[in-house]
Amino acid sequence: MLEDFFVLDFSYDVVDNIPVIFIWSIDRRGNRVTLVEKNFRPYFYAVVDDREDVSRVISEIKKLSKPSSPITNIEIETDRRYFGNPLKSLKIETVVPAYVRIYRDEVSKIKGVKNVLEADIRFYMRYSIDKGIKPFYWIKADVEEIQPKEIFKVKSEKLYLIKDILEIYEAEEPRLKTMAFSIEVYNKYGFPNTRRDPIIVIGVYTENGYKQFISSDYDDINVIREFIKFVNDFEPDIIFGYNSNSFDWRYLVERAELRGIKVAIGRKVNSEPSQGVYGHYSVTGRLNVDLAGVFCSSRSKSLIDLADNLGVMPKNKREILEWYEVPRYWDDKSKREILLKHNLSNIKSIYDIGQSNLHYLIQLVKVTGLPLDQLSMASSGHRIEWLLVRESKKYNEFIPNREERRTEASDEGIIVPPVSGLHNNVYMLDFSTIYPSIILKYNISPDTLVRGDCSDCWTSLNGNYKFRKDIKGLYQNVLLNLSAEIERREEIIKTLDPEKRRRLEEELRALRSILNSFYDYIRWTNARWYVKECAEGLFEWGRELILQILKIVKESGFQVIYADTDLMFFKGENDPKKLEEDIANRLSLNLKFNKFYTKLILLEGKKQYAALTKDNKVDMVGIEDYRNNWCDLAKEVLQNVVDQVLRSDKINEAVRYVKSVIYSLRRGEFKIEDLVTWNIIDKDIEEYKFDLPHIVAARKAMKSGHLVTRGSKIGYVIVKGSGKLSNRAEPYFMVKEKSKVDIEYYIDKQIIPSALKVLGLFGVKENTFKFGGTDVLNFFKK
DNA sequence: TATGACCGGGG
DNA sequence: GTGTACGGTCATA
Repeated sequence: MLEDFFVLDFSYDVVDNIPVIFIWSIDRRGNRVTLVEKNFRPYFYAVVDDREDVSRVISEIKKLSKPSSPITNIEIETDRRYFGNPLKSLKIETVVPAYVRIYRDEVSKIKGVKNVLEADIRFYMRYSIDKGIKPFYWIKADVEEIQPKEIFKVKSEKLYLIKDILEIYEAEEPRLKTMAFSIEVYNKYGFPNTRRDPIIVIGVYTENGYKQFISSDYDDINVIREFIKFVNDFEPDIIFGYNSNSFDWRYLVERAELRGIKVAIGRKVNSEPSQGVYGHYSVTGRLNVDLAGVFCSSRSKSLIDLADNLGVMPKNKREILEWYEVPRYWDDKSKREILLKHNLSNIKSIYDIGQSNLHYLIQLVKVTGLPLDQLSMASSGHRIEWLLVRESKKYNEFIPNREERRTEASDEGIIVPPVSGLHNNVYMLDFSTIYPSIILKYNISPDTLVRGDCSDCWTSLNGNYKFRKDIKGLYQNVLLNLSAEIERREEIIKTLDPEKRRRLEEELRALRSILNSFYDYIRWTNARWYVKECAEGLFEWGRELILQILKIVKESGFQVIYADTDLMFFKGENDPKKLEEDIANRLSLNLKFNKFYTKLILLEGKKQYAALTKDNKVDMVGIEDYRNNWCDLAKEVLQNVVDQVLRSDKINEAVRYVKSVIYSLRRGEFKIEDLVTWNIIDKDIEEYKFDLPHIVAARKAMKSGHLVTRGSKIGYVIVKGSGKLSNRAEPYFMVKEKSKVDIEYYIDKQIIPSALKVLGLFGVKENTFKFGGTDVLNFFKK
């Protein structure tokens, strides 16, 4: 019978030595159903040297065949290309996906085999690519209902065997059931350890509001059971979390295991969340989305900051508990209400962030073809790579292997070095939008690159880089498709009332983010399609264009205070609209000044700045990275110094603030928890050869009978005394008197350096804080 | 100067 | 699961 299905996700199992692909779907009536494909087989390619006797290579490959997964077919292929060049290859098919790796290694050792390709594409992705099925698309298929066998047992009502796929099309998606969750853990001895610390609350948030499962004091077995039951009853398609891939799921599964229960929440009977690619957890048949991966892929952000930035939940409207207050608010039953409010703030903001970005995520999935759970953890480079994988299929291009390439140190980038210091009324120009047009104009692509002579090529100024004119490159095709999708939506959006625009705006945001991060892919050295000349050519042309823009900006009376390959800052009193027009007229470039900052602190390094937006929000870039191994107080000092300089403009006030922090420390007015440094014990403790501070602290904790295991995260403070610093590290919870803490260490090594990161730009010196010097005042007299 | 170990955010 | 992120900084040789 013919039916339509909306595709959510794929997975596979090996049943009776045969691979079976599951397509987790929703039918036209909104039922969750599962499609089963039994006729697809794994394969890979061996590239054969032209001078070799192919039949000999084939017979040698045949000899490798093993009964547990025989080599079922070998075909000679001559029309497939590798970086644009035709290659002779053998397509080698087997039965069990895991044997692809085994055969790949053996085949690559055969004489005459130059290379082995496409052996590292996950089986169900291979299926989805070959059949052209993308998640969040609809398929029309000829299917036959089958009864669930033991191994096929799924919780959905119906199971269909695929006989034929007739059509794959885009249409309105069914209503997706979404849910957010977050767990709270009793963390009396620092970062929670699954062997010791119970889960005390699990909060879930859905369209029906919230529910909290609360432990009976210190036993979490029923909390976990109630959560499992809730998920199975609610049957979410999407589960949102925040850092759930690195914390919540692992903690839940491990706690459950300790108590002998399974977190069986997948759509397949008895399936637990399990770790998959890109460090994500997969829940069979459901899309597990870690929003931290979506919004903070390179720079980490707290949920509080993210929700505030996205306008989902302002900081002052939420309940905030510091991590060390959690056990106190649990032990004291009269305070538990506040702990629950804290959890509610978390799950509500996770849910709202997810909901308000659902179409953004759906669009990213539709473009890249990555299932949502994987997409949420994949970097922008990986997203583009999967788009290319699908696109290359259309052109008979091989998917290149992943290769480890060392990033070469380069002086690439800086065009105008940063004029460090404080600036007023600054425009920012994001150059990421100029690169797609350069790639298109010069047809830059791995398959159009010409290394020798070329009579009909786009050639860079210095003649180093040449790209063919006669064919359309892979990249050009991809970018043209993306641009067309963008333009189509831009046309429609004009005709809609504001409230109906939201969905299209989200889709546009997704499409533009892919388009504008394409240049980042080209220079990503570990990319499958990385070609040095493409990266260098692009940035040579880019640099040329940026220099032209720079010239116009300067001629228009603006001062450029920083420019590199990604962005430019400039300031001045003249009319920016006029400048936009000038650039448009003279360079045929439609550039928008993305941001206007009323205040900008520019540091000396590459892409390091803090700025105040028109609506009085602080943007910090490249500065927070400094927080590795810094205590909370040092981070807070940096944040406050930036805030004061930006908002009040008065360096002296920021200096006074830092001094007040130092005085408070010396007077003993501080919390030990604010001075804690955190480190993970990644090895068995005996394996450490050196006395690193966190290892010494861990040994002390163990000696006092505290649980420390591989993977534990140790929080320590430095106490007074003599000798090596590491020997003065103590687990923070073992330091009972504040007077024991070596305050001068924190002042010298954490607070002052943190403050000087920014204040140093204004002539403030270490001595200013140490001896109350007057060099700041002198600086301003100049 | 190169190499390897470690970090984030979650509590 | 045809697997094990990323991009950066710091310590040590």
